[in-house]
Amino acid sequence: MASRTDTKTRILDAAEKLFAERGFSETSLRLITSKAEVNLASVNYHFGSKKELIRAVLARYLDVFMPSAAVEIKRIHHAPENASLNEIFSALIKPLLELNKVRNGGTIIFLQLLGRGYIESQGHLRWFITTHYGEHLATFVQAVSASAPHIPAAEMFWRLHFTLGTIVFTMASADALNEIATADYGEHNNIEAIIRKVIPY
Amino acid sequence: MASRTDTKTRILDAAEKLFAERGFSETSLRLITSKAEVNLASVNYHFGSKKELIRAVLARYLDVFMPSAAVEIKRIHHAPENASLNEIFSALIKPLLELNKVRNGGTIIFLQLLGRGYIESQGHLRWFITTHYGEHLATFVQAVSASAPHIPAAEMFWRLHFTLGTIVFTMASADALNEIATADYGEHNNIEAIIRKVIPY
DNA sequence: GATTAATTTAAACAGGTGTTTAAATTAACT
DNA sequence: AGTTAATTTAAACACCTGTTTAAATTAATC
Repeated sequence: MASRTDTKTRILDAAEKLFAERGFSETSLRLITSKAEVNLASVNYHFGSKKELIRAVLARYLDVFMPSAAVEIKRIHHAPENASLNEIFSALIKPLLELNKVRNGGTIIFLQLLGRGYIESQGHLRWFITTHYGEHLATFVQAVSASAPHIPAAEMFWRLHFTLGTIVFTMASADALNEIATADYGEHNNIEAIIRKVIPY
Repeated sequence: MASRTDTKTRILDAAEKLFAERGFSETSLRLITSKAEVNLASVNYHFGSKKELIRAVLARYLDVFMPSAAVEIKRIHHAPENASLNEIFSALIKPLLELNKVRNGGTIIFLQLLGRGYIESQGHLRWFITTHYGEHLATFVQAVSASAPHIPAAEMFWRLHFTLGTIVFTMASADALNEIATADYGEHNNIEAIIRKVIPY
């Protein structure tokens, strides 16, 4: 049993790192298994297919983030009856940073993975998220629409998209960013600083 | 000679459409040539390789956009000696919209292509752009840094990245967007409205 | 019209992809 | 210890990728 979960997590650890920095379809199973030092066929043995591996990689984070985010949103939504959009998004920071306990740099990896999934619009991912975490997503959507009932749905839709897109894009392109940024100034990626820098939008 | 340029533009037209909506590496030459109704080998005959085809697709727009953008920036930069960042970005709108004359929906296609190139960080594209349009890029960078000399370079770097990232991301994911948006409200993509909506940032 | 050059075509190439198979190995259980 | 189940392994599968080749076709030139 020790070896079973061992190779399984070895695959997940190697896969999430490569998925985050190169995207899903740009990452081959052979690259994953060689980095994880496991046999190629073990991916299909433990996960069934590459798509299911992708979902398993995201599930490790979503299982932690989604319930925690829902709790935070319900909390601020109950106390001040109508929370501002800013408060809602700020409430997501804590659950996001908690992902660093799951793994070193877990927050940024999770956001990068989300960005990749957002860009490489694979239908199976959206389906997976909405069917498995739809309940928690609903509380978020509800809080947002309640926070500003005077703003037309279309306008709110675009704002949400820009906000989410900016965050997720920034994270997804973080690697290419650092490549340029290190030439400009020596500072490395201060994750929390980045997040707090984007929130004001 | 009629057939030569004909198949060449047939390939370019089919390629740019597919590249914009599925990304570069997700679009196979076989898909391009079948949509263009030309032979598979004609891509390598006319362009040499897939990478050179990608560059040729972007060059059709960059050759129009870059000089026009440089002219606009120089114009506002000369009259009011130090233009604001807002003015600089607003100056790019006209050159962007002029791309619609090149092709129907040319503006959004160009931005989508830029976004794809930004995300699929292929080194050859950055090299191609900086070596072929470095002169025009320099005037843009110069105008931006002159517009706000009090802002530290690092801060400016992040702001530029967020701005560019948001625009480019929005365009790159425009297809996935419309898929969701049409369910919410019937309106279609009003390109100029979208651009003007992002500029304020 | 004959000759040369430019283009198109079908076929094959070499390499990479996810997935499957069946045998070998390891672990678990009675 | 013996037997069954779980896992690992190497090899092959079928398919897709960009690219090349050499022959067939079309266009241009003398």
